[in-house]
Parts: sequence; structure tokens; C-alpha cells
Amino acid sequence: MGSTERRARERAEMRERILDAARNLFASEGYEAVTLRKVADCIEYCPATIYKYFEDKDAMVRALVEDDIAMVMATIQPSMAEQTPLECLRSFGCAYIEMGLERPNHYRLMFMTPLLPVDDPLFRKKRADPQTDSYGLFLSVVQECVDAGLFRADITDACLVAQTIWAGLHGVISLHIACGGNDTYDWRPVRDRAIFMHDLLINGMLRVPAIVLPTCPSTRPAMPVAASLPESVTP
Amino acid sequence: MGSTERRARERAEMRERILDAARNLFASEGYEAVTLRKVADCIEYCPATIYKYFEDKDAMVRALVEDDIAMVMATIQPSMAEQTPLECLRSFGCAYIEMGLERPNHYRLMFMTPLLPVDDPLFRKKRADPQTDSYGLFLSVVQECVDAGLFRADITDACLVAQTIWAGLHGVISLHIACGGNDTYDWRPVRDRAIFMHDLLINGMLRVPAIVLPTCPSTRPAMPVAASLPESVTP
DNA sequence: ACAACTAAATGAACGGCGTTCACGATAATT
DNA sequence: AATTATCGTGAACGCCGTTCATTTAGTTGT
Repeated sequence: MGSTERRARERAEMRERILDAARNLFASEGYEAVTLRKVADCIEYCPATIYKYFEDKDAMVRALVEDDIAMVMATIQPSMAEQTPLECLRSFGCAYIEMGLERPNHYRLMFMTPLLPVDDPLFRKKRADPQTDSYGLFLSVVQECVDAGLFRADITDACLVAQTIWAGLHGVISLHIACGGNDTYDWRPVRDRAIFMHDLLINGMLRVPAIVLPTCPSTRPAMPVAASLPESVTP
Repeated sequence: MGSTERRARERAEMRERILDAARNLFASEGYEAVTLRKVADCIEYCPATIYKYFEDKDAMVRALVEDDIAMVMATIQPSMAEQTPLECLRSFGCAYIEMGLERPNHYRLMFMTPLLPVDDPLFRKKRADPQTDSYGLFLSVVQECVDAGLFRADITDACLVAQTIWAGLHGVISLHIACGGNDTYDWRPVRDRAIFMHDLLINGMLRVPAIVLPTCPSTRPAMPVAASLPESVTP
């Protein structure tokens, strides 16, 4: 008796040790740098052992990334209650920008890498990622703005609005991650571009374009996340 | 005599045969599916031979992708002369959207994949890609719009404008490539979103928001490109 | 025409990767 | 104490990109 609980706990702890070892490699050096042999070395087990805890390498890394991102996005939820819908909209965007810029390797795996070939039979199965929750929350914020009559008369599709704001911020972030090191483009500061994009999109859709609120300070405190460290991006 | 020219020609032909074999694999199945052994099989040479023509796999695939994209972007250049700056701006965006949607694997490698870790010593060396030319052309079009006084008084930085329009379109395209298969998001049609984004950004910056011009038809003829075929995206 | 030289192409190997599986070791249950 | 389930392992498999000494083919010089 009781021992089955202990077993389960030990199993969960082992799982976490694997994830922590993988996280250190992934966060600082990216997906390719995460090697089952390296992770195994790190926790002093043999590579095959990892397969007792994860289906394969991809499942392991994705578990890690989804955990981390869900944790980051969860930190902004509390402030939602005490803000107007429009403030929520802006806060959400700013949080998303910082998340992408601070954790480029996480961002890359989640939003810049197709999970599977579109025709793959496993395709349906793997589509239950928790990131959906964040999107759902964002969508509901947009819907509130629509319901409050904040947008132009011809803009009633909250889904289209949400997807467009998402795409705009994603464009700035992902282009920065992929091409930000190419100095032939003479990039403007990435946070300036992100804010410019954000305001352009929101003001372009508002019925009464608002004065830009003092959100999104360029120097914003880093958001807490497990084992948060500076990341560099790898090819 | 003359034989050195023939040698050079034969060398170039061999190079093209390698690129063509690689292109077929890459366009339909993505980067990971391009294997030096498969390419070598395809052209009936041994894998090591490829190294006489390309530094490594990455150089081979990038050569192929850059060729193809440069060819696509070159097709829009002729129409530039007979259009107003604003029309050029829109045409450019539309061409870019179609290029990304029709050749997702090309797009992914060029704009969604960091070339090298940012600190890498080889970093500087590899930064002479021809895509820069397209960006330069686009930038000059934006500059024309600025000079013509089309934009708001506070929008004078052509570079910021170009990078923002690019990022907006890139956001729609890349999010479609990476997450377009995830139907939990209830995506609106990708071309609708791209046009919505395009108009929102341009109109948001114009001094006098324009009526939307009849560009960007949803059913646009495919642009010609070497060995153009439908692509699927792989993880 | 033959030898000397140069460039092209190769087979075999290296080290690394994700993954599998039959087999011991260990702990829990009966 | 015997049985059963779980955990962990070593060794292998088949792939990958890449290297290199060696062989082959073709050009050049005499």
C-alpha cells in the first residue's frame, strides 16, 4: 500500500530530471543540440532509459517546451481581471512579444516548426497542445473588444482579428529570430518594430484610434520561468 | 585550347544535375528529406562526389533555394516600371505572399530558419545572399512612396516601413506554414488573412487611406519557376 | 606516341544520431 | 519463498554528413 504512490512520485521525479537536463541543452543551444545520449549522460543513465519515460525525442522536447510556455503565459492571466478589454489586448501582445524574444529556441519550436507533414496519419493525434488555451484566452479578449463595440463596423470576426494580431507580432518575432543576425537588412530595434506593428494593427481596426497607451516599455522586467537563461539560436 | 571552357561547362552541367536532383527531393519533402546519398543515387554518382561541387549539404540546398527564389522575385521586376509607387508596393506584397504559399519549403529554409548561431565565426562570411537584392528593391519602392508624400507625416523611415510590411506578410505566411495544419485554431482562409494584413498595414500608414485596389486575386496564376511542383511541409 | 601531370570519381571508413530489443537486476505482490 | 511486474542496460541496427587515400580518366608537354 502507499508504495504505488511512491512509485508514481519517483517516476514523476525521474521524468523531471530528464526534462531539466534536456531543458538546459535546449534553452541555450536549441533543438539539434539536445541529444538523447547527452541527456542520458547528464543524468547518468543510459540513452535507452529515456524511452521508458517519453515516446521519442520529439515528445520529450515538446513536453518541455509546452510546459515552459504554458507557465509563461499563465503569469499574465491574473492581470486580466483588473483591466479593460483594450488594455487586456495590449498586455497580451506585449507579453507575447517578450516571451518570443526572451526564449527564441522555445518560440522557434512552437511556432516556426511544422509538427508533421500535413498528410501524416499521426497528424490528428498530436494536436492537443496546451498552447491552444492561451490562444483561447486571447480570442475571448478580442471577442470582448468586439462586443464592446470598440472596432470598426466592418470588423466583426473576432477570429480574424485575433489571427491577424497574432500573425503581425509573430512576423516581427520570427523574422527577428530567423534573420535578425543578418545585418545587411539594417534592422530597426526589434522592440520598436514590434510596438509599431502592434499599434498599427490595433489602431487600424479600432473605431476610434486610441492614443498609444504607456504599455510595452522597451526595458521590461524578464518574466519568471523555470530555468530561464539567455538563449542563442542555432540553425 | 577551348577545352578549359568545355571543362567549365561540363562542371556547371554536373552542378545543375546535382541541384535538380536535390530540388525534386527538397521541393516535395523538405530539407530533412534531402540526403546526399539519395541525391547521389539519383544522378548515379557516389555521395563523396557531391563534395567536389559543394562545400557541404547546406551549401548545396541553399544554392538551390536562393536560385529559385531569386528567379521568382525577378519575374515581378518588369512590371515595376509601369506602375505607380503605391501599386508597386501592393504588387510586391502580393508576389511575396504567393511565393511563400506556393513554395513553403523554400520559404521555410530562407525565412524561418536561422543560418547559424549568432556568435559563429562563419557568421559574417555567409551573409551575401541574393535575397538581399529583393529586399533592396522593395526598400526603394517604399522610399519612393515616402518621397511622394503618400505616408503620414510621422512616418518617414522607409526602412521601418519596409521591415514592418515584410514582417506582417511574413507573419501570415510563416504561421500558416508552421501551424496551418492545426485545426484547433479555426483559421480563416490564409489569403484572406494576408490581404487583410496587407491593407491594414498600408492603410494605417498612408496619409489618405486608399480604396483597396483590385490586386491580389484569390485565384492568381502560379508563378513560373524551375521545376515548380506542389510542396508539402515536413517537420 | 608516350610519359607526366591534373582533375574527377570512388569505396571504405569514421563518428554521431535516434531507436529497438532481448536480457539481467531490482523491487512488489502473492 | 516463489512469482510477477517494473526498471535499467549493453549492444546492436540503420541512417546520416563527412573525410581521405586511392584509382580512373582525360589533358598536356615533349
